[in-house]
Amino acid sequence: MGAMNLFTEMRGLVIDSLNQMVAAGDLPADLDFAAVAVEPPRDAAHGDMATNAAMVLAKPAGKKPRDIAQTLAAHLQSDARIDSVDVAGPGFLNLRLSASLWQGVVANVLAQGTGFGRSTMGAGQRVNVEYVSANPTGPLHVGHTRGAVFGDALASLLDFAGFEVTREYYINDGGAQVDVLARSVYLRYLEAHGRSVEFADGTYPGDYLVPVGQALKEKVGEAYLDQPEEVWLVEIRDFSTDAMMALIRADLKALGVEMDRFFSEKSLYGTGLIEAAIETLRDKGLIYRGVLEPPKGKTPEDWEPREQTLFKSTEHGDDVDRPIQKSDGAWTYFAPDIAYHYDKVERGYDLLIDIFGADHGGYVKRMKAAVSALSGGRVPLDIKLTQLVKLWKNGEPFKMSKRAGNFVTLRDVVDQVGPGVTRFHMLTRKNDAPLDFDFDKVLEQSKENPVFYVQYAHARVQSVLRKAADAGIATDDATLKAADLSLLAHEAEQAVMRKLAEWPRLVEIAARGNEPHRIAFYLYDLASDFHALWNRGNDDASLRFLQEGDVATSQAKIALARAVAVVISAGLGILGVTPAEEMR
RNA sequence: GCACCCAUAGCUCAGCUGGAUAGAGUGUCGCCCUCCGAAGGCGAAGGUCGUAGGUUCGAAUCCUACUGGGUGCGCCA
Repeated sequence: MGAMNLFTEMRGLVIDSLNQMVAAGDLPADLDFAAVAVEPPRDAAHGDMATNAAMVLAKPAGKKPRDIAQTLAAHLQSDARIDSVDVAGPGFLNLRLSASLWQGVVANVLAQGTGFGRSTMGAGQRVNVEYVSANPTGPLHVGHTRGAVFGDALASLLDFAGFEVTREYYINDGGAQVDVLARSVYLRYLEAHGRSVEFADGTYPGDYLVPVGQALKEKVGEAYLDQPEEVWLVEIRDFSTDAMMALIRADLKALGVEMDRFFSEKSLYGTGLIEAAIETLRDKGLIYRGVLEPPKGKTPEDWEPREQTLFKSTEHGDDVDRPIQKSDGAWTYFAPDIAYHYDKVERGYDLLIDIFGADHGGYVKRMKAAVSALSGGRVPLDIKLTQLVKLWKNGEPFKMSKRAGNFVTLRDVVDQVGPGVTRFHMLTRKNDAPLDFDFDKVLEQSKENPVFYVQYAHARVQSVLRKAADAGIATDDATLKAADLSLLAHEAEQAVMRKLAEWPRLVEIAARGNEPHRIAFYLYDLASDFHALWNRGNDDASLRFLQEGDVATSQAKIALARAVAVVISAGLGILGVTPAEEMR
């Protein structure tokens, strides 16, 4: 069957040839071939694949690039998989592969199904992806939605690339904001008892707390009426955060996100875990008492120098040391975060990934410093920031929400356009680029809408399969795989096969950079090539997938279409989007 | 003041951890189709990749300095 990834297979051939050249004395021994790459050429006219081997080896080998290229070309030429080799430009080798190799890709896809393209690059490595981690004080809004989609797709991508992935949500239920939540719910509780209340600044006025107040009334009756805060705060806080987490879990479920683990900040308190994490840092000489300088150019009005317990994060790349205890001795928010990440390190992950909103960018260096210090540099932490989402509707900015008051919720979005459209569109930009989300455009049925265009390609394949079944043609994968794929000789068909062959390579590139948006762009390109082939069928009937009276040719062409659908399904699966059977 | 992110076609954006003549959609212009193989097709024009240096055989990509935009900057999370 051969390697799944044609590019790595061809790179292997190039390396073998280079080794033969070493053995023959054409190249010096002990050359490092790491920089040798086999890639798709920018221009298809150059061939199927190109290698830079001659250029990167010229200097270390002390030879001219074109001389190396000529000898290497002769070696490659003798391999049956290579149709032709030519030397171009400063020393590129352009390879043209035999048609059977591309046709084999189709058979490969059909044999492996949506497992085609799975990589082993992450084999044996455990990665923890932490995302969303919204405060448990209300429903998720659009910003959270982007983080949720990005984190979830990234987790799936890493899984596809062979990593063992944990999806995790850190619940900030230990800070002052959950006290505010409790007081807000208390007001709704009073309201449920017919009292008239006012929502002062520093409370959460959103309607979503009305049912929580009602539920609290049903649970405790009149017990908290006219009682001081000391009586009810702790209990209402627990009750309310539980209610909010139930709400958030339901929001995530509506989007199709399912976490492996929810980690409570509160669970760190009173257990010695924070103290243990800080002690670990203290043992490394990274904890001290000191006074921070005020930030230059932006001195707070009420600045007073105060002695605090500080983490020497500057020793691990941060700009200033960071306080872990307030002047009254209580932990800052950073301390439990350190403990939480310490816990992740102790759980033995090989790689940690955090997804933050862009407004938390200032937090990146200190978090990386903490993980670097806690793990002794063993565990890398990659932090991805998701930029703002700007909503549009009817051609103008949209920011109203029925339930939450001043922000648009995840539910507002998912209820209107569906989880699939939401997820795909959220990945049509790099994570660190701002994103426009237009409620009208994401539902538009045209080429300029990537969601539609990709789904349409999949639906067209399904349509072909249905029609083939009507015509009595067998289209199960086992039959298609055995079809005579040498009948797929047309350039437009070859183009689709070449694109399919890029899938395993693209998965690794996307996984290496933690960049799931590349999947979305690839799917658009693949769909585009498929649509182009389909359109050719309008003018040239011999390019249609169903050839009346010619079962063998039909099955070969259907095999290609089916392979496209399989790869689209695999890609959409990573993005968390269900492929469409038809476009109605 | 400092740190981080960003700057690519008129517009919205890709650009595969340094490769060849920098791509797509949209818009503009020209031709074709009005067919359920349907929600258009083909082609053209359009770029000093923010500016100026540097590293390299080779830079949109890496380094430095600027310009312009966003985010953040002790006892909020």
